Amino acid sequence: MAAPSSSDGERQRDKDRTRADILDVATREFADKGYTGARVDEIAERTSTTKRMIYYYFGGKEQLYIAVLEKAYLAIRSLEAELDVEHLEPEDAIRRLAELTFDHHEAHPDFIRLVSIENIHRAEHIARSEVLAGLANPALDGLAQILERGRAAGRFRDDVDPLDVHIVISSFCVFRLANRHTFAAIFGRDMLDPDRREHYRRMLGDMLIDYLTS
Amino acid sequence: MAAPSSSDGERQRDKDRTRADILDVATREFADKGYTGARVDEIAERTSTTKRMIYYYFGGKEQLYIAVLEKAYLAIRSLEAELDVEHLEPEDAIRRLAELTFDHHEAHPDFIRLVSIENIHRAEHIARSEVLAGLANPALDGLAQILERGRAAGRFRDDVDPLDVHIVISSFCVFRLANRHTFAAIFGRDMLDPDRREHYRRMLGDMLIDYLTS
DNA sequence: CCTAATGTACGAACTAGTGAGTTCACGGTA
DNA sequence: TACCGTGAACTCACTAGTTCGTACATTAGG
Repeated sequence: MAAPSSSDGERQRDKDRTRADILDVATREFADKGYTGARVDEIAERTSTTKRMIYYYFGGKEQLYIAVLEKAYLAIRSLEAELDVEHLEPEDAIRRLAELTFDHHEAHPDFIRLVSIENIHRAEHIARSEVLAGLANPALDGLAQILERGRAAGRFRDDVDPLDVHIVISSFCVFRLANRHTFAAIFGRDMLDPDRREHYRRMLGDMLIDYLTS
Repeated sequence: MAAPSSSDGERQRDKDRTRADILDVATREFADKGYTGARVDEIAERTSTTKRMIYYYFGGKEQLYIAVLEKAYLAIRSLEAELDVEHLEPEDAIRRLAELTFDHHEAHPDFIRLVSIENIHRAEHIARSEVLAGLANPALDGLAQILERGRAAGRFRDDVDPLDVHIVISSFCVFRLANRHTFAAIFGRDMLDPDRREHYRRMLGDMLIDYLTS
């Protein structure tokens, strides 16, 4: 069903498999070394195929990088889309949303690195991608509803919009990963230390609730 | 007093001036393109001297980059050292500290970019720098005192340490600059829009106080 | 005139990208 | 069923252009 030409899963010539293989290796290489630091030859070598195939399927280094970005962003978006907090009290819903971001970022350091790298390049590649340029965030609608319910119940302040809350959540969760190394080098504390994980996870939720209900 | 060999300011051969010139140009180039993306020839060209001098004074690309990092970090540290909040109420002192960081980061986007870049490289260059490896943060001591005063007065919660507060402040202020481009590309909002600046500045202070006094 | 400082030209290694040819699966056809 | 044409998938070797770093010559200043 899935495979185009029946048989088993070890075909020698398999368009989808080759593309996916390249994309996987490229994701790691770009996240590891940055766009400029990544080497096409290096990607090719770690692939089960050759450099020529990268150009055959993706066109070039930049298009490959954009494909990597697209896959990474679409993955997190589909995960957010599964968020279901309508049955929760506004406070709990906010906490759940924050924890989802907290957990996801911690589980996907490569995504965070790609975002950092893309910001160094002033998001020029995202702008060049048709699929990413205007990609809406499904979690944002859910967040808007939560805030609305909280406000309606007279429990949440009314001068905060969904994007502001998103900034607070993201900034905390992203910083913990993105700036982990300089922070550890300067302050000697590993923000990803498992012993402090719960502290930070609860701290973010507390902070949001304290602010929203003040 | 300042100039080592009296005379006027336009000597042909001036060790300090040449070094400072190179360092300035290099800071912009590295912050702009990243370590791997930066080009030694490009730096040399924008300097009033030649590439040979870069190698003569700094030794190589990496050492030049480390020198850039050292200068950038020392600059912010000396600024933090000027912070004087002992005469303020704990709440106001926290706000003042947060606003200092908020303002400084906004005024020094190159520093934020260098930090992002250095994190992509897992802080390996900071680790290699003797001056940066164990650089203490003077603002942290001040922050510890503020928290202590707040706790003593029974107004601040007691399960937060100075570094935690620093993380909250930094994450918000850094995110606003570091992730400005992908955020704008995806959500269509410029976090540096002057019209929203005061909102965010106050929001950070409110958030900290609400959390600390909850 | 001696040394620190500076300019010029060059080279070895690397790097993205390509030209040209090969293999394989498959459907039509004699 | 044996053969063949076809195009997609793939391999290999190569090139044009960079990029860091340096050997060597030169100049300014004390």
